[in-house]
Amino acid sequence: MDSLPRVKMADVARTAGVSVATVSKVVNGRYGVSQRTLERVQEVIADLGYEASLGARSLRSYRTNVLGILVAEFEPFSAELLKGAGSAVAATGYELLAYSGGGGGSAEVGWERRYLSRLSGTLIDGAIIVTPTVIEARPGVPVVAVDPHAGPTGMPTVDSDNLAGAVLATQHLLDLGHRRIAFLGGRPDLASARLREEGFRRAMSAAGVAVDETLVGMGDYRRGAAQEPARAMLDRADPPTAVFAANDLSALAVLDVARDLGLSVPSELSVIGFDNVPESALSTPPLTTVAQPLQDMGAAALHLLVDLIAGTDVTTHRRLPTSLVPRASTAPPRP
Amino acid sequence: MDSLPRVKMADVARTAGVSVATVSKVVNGRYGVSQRTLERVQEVIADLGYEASLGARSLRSYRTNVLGILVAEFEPFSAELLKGAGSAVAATGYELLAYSGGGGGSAEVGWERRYLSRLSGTLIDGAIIVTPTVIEARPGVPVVAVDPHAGPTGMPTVDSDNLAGAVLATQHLLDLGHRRIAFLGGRPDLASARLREEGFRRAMSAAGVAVDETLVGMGDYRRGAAQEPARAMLDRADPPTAVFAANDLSALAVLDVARDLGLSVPSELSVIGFDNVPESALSTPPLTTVAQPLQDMGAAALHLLVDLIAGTDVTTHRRLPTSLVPRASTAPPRP
DNA sequence: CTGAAAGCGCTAACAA
DNA sequence: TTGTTAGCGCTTTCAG
Repeated sequence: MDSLPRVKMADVARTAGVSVATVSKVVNGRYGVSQRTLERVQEVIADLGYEASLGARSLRSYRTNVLGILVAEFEPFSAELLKGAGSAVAATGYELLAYSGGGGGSAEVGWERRYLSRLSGTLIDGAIIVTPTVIEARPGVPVVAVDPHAGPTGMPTVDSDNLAGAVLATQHLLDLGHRRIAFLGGRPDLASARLREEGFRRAMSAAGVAVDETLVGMGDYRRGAAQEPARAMLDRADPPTAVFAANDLSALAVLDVARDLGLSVPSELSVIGFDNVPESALSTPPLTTVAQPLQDMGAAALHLLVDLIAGTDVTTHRRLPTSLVPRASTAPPRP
Repeated sequence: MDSLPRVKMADVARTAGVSVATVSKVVNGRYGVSQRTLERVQEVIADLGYEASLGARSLRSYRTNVLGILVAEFEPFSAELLKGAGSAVAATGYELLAYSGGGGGSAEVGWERRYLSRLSGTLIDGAIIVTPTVIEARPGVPVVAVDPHAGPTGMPTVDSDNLAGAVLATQHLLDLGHRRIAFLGGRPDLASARLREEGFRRAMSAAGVAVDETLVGMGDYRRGAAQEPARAMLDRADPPTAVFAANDLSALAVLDVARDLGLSVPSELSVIGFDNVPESALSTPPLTTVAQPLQDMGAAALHLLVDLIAGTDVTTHRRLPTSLVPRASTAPPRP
């Protein structure tokens, strides 16, 4: 594992018997190099396996051909977006750089601003920021936000129809015959969480079913944190017959708690989630959920960003549809 | 979307009335700054929202506290590894940068070397390379390979027990009563593909069942490319009763072809895959497969890399166990 | 057509 | 304790 020093442009220049300036021209396809020199230099580059350093290059040129996708953490949700962005980037000629801090417990507020300053101005020509909570007024580069927690602001945004999706989920439970339905929400400061709760209330009200406020809990979209409110709503004398959790991770937490309490899903309790991350299909029983087209959203964000950089698009907001994915965690309530 | 120029160290210095050197010292926590100056500068940094540019910093300092994970493409397999590496990085104090070119159709050979030279020497302190085909003799930074196609070389490596896994898969089919079993392999130049084929042959031979060589096909691990060989083995007078595909994507291709041919899975044809990517659980029917602990592998690679950089570990190879995941695509053959 | 020279934003000696 | 001064590897005028 001797880490030999990298081949740098000066090495190529010396070997080829030219100046670094000439090598740079060859590398960047600039005019003003004779055919002979061109070939000679290209040969040396191939021989030595030279590749320009992204860091050094970007310091000077302000155009790197690399797009960034900034996430707080590589979890199922952002991984799906990444797959979508990754397949979309192929045709564009850009390369993709995904960046994340440790995340985990220490996901400090403001990570998006920090990462952006770290990378923008150098390194990347534009960025996709996933679920930012703090929206930067004027970033250094073109930026597209995916599912921003503060809701659409001035910044170009891609999200899905949270409201309609929540109605879909609630309607599904109502259609099955449930009336005593709990809602396990996310943090009220997040736009998507608010919209999902609103969808729940609208659908209930449209069906003429009153919402029992003691059955409305609050998680924070994380599996661990959702356990406690889930337990509070299930471990009581008059438990609900169904729970609509505001995202899949919370729904999985409900499944955990139900198992713990000896409640059988779906015969004694129906559970529905939101997101349709792959993990939702792997639970026991597989989770009924509302799909956000995560990969499409990633691809849409990437295309929007590319257009933004090229200046060919002024679209400021793309909203993709949500849809019901019935699986095995919901059923009619016991008679 | 006015992209205001980034705040740079010089701006901070000017505003605070000190030199850039002093700001640098504050940012990097060096000694030799008075309490007063320290506080003043930190205040300005907070006010202006300054964050050092990764590119510029790494150009000088050769220590960035960023680890790279290089993939040809963000697909299900690498996405799982990324999740694992992402959760493992939290405790280490490093940040994670995942890099991929367009990938897609134009996944040229040698991408790993190109990406590595692009990022190493600057930007990253070490790298995890996912399924590299060409192993670099002496990279510029510490490197760990995950599931290298050439098999363990001198480079520290993380992989799973492909041989045992393939035996498991084949045994599963044999146990169900299958005797006419096809094998849809990967490219023979890839170590994992070779090992999976060998496991298949060993299990068959141990059971005293002869391998019909006309039922051994060759894909390349991609869904599209596996369709043709799959069709060739199924669309004939004496088709197999079961297929062992060397990875999940190929197995999904077999499912595609079977549906196309009107073959019902698993009643008329059993199919088993390898990898246990999330997508394998989402197919119809859900795919029986052999699990590689993908997230654990990502985490193991990350820890190995951190130890390598710290010089506290000389482990050169971590092999994780594989296990059978029975789902609905396999069943006893029709009598 | 080619090369010398001046930076890009930052860190690290070294002086003051 | 502070500032001055060289660069890191590369791109880009601008002379030759």
